[in-house]
Amino acid sequence: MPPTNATYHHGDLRAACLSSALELLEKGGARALSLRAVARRAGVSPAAPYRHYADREALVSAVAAVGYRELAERLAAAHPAPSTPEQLASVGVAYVQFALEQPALFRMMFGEPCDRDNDERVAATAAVSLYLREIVARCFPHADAEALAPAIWALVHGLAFLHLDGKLDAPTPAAVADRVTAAIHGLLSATAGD
Amino acid sequence: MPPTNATYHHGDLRAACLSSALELLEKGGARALSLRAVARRAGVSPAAPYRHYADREALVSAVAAVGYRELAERLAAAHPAPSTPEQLASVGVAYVQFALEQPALFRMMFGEPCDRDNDERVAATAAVSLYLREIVARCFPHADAEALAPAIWALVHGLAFLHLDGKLDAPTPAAVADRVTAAIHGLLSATAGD
DNA sequence: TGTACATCAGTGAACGCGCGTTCACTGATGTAC
DNA sequence: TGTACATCAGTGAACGCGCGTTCACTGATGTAC
Repeated sequence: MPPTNATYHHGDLRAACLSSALELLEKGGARALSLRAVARRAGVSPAAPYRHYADREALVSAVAAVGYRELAERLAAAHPAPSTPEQLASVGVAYVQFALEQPALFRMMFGEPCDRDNDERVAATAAVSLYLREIVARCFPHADAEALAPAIWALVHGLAFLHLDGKLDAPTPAAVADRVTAAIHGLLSATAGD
Repeated sequence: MPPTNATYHHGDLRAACLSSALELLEKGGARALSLRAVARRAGVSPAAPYRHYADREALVSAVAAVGYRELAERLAAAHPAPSTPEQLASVGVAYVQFALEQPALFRMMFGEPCDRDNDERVAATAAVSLYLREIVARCFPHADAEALAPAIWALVHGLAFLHLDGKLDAPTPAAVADRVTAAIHGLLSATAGD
């Protein structure tokens, strides 16, 4: 079913809505993400998206789920199976870079209240959480991963938000990477010897 | 100048707008914070707030600045001059509690792009940042506070956001406090011996 | 102490806007016979 | 292979809404003389 271009039927409006939404988000922030704007950008009437999304909230949740999946891919791409603090730090850098490259998406995923009833979204969150716990357990086999994983997640998550808001004064992406690496190593070096 | 109640002139509409805004924020989230709603809640015509705020953005920045000041007070109240990791952790707990008690305000302060040109807001942020650096330097005199302070801020900030989003599964405020304390101690205990 | 007047903080009506959502509809698609 | 028909994904007009902001205005306040 490739899009047949000049047809009455769109072909894959569901997916087109999603990518339009992501574009709008990065161009104009959360405020720019309206169902009407999505329809407009997909070249379709205002009512068309309602064939695929029950309401605005449903679209937002779908967008957030895409974000979680993208984030998971980025982390895996940074290092498929980190087992040293250095490798863990590189995953942390990837996390922060994702936030800086897609700020509006990241804020939408974490910066506003989310719909707990959306299964897709809940599952995507859980996947990220699980992944982090796994790699922490691999990097620090002697530590209590149950306790350490959330702490490391929080550290990286906090670095992402603070850099996003310009609170940590790192002007270039490279500087951000240095700062993130330093922060992770600084707090972890001792734990590694544990 | 106490409010003279049934007057044409309000008395202190500027402050009334601020507190109305804070109430709206906690009741209905960022979406509920409109100039018109603020005017309504202050019992005043839609145009009245424009005497005190140039536009919506100006009000939002003022609200955020109030948030920063409140946060600073909360941290100071937790411990006026922490000098041990335990005391530092209690400040961290206060930070997270502030976020959980005023979620919409916290998200507004950190969860959406902010106006860098608002002096009041910039100053308030800088104050929080400076305060954190000070107490980190006091708790870890032998460590490089320049490097450690941002890391600790990020850790606490990340804990706040993740708990806010229910990603860390701590059902009660007490459980949150325990988790936060454990996370901070877990990552810091080694640094303390440094 | 009393009065004229400038200043200032409000009013309330109006503007144009974009939004979410519903509705009866229509054109394309594909399936049953 | 051809045709009738059900299904489905769109259309486009309309609804009511709340918003930010402007405008000419008016009533209260306080100051100069």
